Amino acid sequence: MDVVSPELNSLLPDEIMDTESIAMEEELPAEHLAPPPQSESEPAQVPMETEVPEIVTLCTTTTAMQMTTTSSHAQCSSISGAQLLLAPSGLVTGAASKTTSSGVTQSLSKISSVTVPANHQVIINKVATSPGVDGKAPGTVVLKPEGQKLLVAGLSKTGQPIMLALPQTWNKPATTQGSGDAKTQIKMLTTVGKPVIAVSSASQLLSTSTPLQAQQLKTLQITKKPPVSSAGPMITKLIITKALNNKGLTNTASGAPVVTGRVVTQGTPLTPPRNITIGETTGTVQQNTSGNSKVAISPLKSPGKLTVVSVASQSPHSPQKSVTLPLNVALGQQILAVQQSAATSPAKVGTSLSGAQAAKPMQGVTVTGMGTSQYKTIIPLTTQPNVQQIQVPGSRFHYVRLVTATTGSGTLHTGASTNTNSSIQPAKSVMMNAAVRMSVPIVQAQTVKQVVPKPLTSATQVVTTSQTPQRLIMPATHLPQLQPNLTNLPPGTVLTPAHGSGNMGTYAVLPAPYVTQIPQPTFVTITSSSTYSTNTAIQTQARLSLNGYCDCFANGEFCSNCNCVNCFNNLGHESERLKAIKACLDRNPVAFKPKIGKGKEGESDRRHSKGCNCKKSGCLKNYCECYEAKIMCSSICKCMGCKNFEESPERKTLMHLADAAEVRVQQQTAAKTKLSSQISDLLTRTTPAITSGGGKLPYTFVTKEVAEATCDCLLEQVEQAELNNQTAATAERLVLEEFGRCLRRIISFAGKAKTDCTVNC
DNA sequence: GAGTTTGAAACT
DNA sequence: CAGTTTCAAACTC
Repeated sequence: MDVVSPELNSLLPDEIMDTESIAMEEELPAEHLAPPPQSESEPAQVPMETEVPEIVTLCTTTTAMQMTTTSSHAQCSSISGAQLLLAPSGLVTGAASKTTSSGVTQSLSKISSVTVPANHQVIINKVATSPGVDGKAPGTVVLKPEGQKLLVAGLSKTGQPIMLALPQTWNKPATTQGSGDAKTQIKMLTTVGKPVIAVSSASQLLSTSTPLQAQQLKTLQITKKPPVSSAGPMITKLIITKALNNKGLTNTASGAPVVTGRVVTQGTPLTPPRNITIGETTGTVQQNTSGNSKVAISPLKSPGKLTVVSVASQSPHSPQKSVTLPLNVALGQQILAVQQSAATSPAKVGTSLSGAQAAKPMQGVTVTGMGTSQYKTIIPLTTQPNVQQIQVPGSRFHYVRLVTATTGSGTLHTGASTNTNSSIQPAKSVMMNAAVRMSVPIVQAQTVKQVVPKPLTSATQVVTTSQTPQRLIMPATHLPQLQPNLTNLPPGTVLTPAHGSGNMGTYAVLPAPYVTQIPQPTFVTITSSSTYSTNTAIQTQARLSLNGYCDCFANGEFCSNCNCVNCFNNLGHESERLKAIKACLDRNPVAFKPKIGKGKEGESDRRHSKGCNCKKSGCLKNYCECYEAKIMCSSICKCMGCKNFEESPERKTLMHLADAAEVRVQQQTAAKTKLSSQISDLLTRTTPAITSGGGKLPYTFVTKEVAEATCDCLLEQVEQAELNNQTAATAERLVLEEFGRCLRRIISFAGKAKTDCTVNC
């Protein structure tokens, strides 16, 4: 089953890595709020990390500032609960001092000049070296964050400066919840008539709005849009899964993690998406020490392929990100962000929100990335717990995972069902609600893969098979380093808490057709990755197909119908596969990037990223990757005796020959098409109109055999014309002449037959 | 289709 | 980083 309609797959870029996503440039409704971005510096631009749209809502208030605790998030590091503070410049000092962050005041005071953002858009550039107006975005202000303090300044239409600060210490435990607060809403109030700023890291709009807030609500969208990105439709792909153990869906009263987010409806009239922030707390674990999984998902050039890879990696010292990403509103996607806690720490989540929304069983985890904007957010829908959304920044693809519960213990989340057959129904409903475009029906997942990150003695990974023809593809992008906890959790993995009690939710990725590689009905028990590390035999086997020689692996795909022997590039060996991916990336960080990319200025548009190294082929055979890609060798090529350059006579000769061959093929095709049409036209004449001597012929003479013989004669003329290097017009004339001769012979034989028939009959 | 050639990637 | 090995695709017959 293809999970993506052909028209969507047609949108897949040829360049594997050149993914695009949509920046939320239009003003969003005031009620849509998103967590603020982090201010840590980003690594080098990775195509998959193209965009992280971030939305901040500004509104006009009076002079008061309020802080409202929306959820508890004790596990978060200093940034998981990072909040964005917006304040008019005139109130910066006083307002910031009212917050709990002294850094805000200090940071804000360092902004000396502010350019008026006429469109009220402020771009937070994490790597900007100097404040200034972005030439490509007039009216925007790019300010350099200091450390993790994110400062954005701008002027409102009324001339009132707007200051944004992202202090590092905003995630102080909330006083309203016992477990601490990582999502504190701060409402900045200004004087009447001045811009009102309301910022919430929890993507929530304060319900305690003052009357003045309602008067002048303005939305400020902070968008980080890389120059390479271009707008494009967000594509939603489906991941259908079935979770064996749905402890993550169990009730929250027993200590299971709960979803603490709430739905914030966006104001898009047609397909209003929801933005749900879900948090799970652990209370004590710092994320930057436990290793957050990062999932790189990238669409590949192959249509119909789904890329879902969970990998983890961050540098230990990298600041954590926790951002709820707005997706394309046009598709009505539901947006959720789940903040991941330490895998081993069950926790409860406290919230000040309404209980119906606050205490939701958690089904997914957020695998947030540190040190890079590349991460995946697996989103459990609060209304449909068996639907998860995976957000991939920088990707136009929006993954929706359908998880069916099979053996859920305890009380399932509302809408979920222990019945396997029925559990998928809510997912369908949600998909319809989410306006996910699909061209294929959703079938129930038959595969469940569960990975329990427990000690080896007690934990197993159970893999069953599925015939759902989804195709899982590994990342074609830079993958971060694997982390110890979630590193070895492959796509299609159902995560459960380390100790089985408070689980962090489960998520699963339904295998692609590759699961057919796993014998059915087979339950493959896989121990944790550490087991593989000691199993040299398996490792040796894994090398056979994960050594990078396999094109499937090199292209970031699972092996399918290739000739791999002892293939480990499948869902049955995801641990090894992920290790191999990591190894490849360690050797070559751009191993999964397309080799053909854009060249420098002044060079051709396309060039080989590394350059070829040909020695004998002269770069004029398909051995040469440049020639194979139909591009000329560039200055970075290290080839010897290269003839693949612009003025090369050999290359020109080859090009001419290739063109001639192509023309010849086209002519042959056209001739065959024309003949087929003519013959078909003749054959459709049921009654022979051919006459001999004025009388009707006794029966049809243009039989199938006659037609085939005629075609052979005509094709012979075409071949002769080609051999004689005659022009197409000449060939056509010869064909027509031959056709005339054939017709005369047919008529002649028909007349004879009539005469014979008259005599004999 | 078998054997050879070739160059990329892995390996040392 | 350079030389060698391994591998699979391209190519030839």
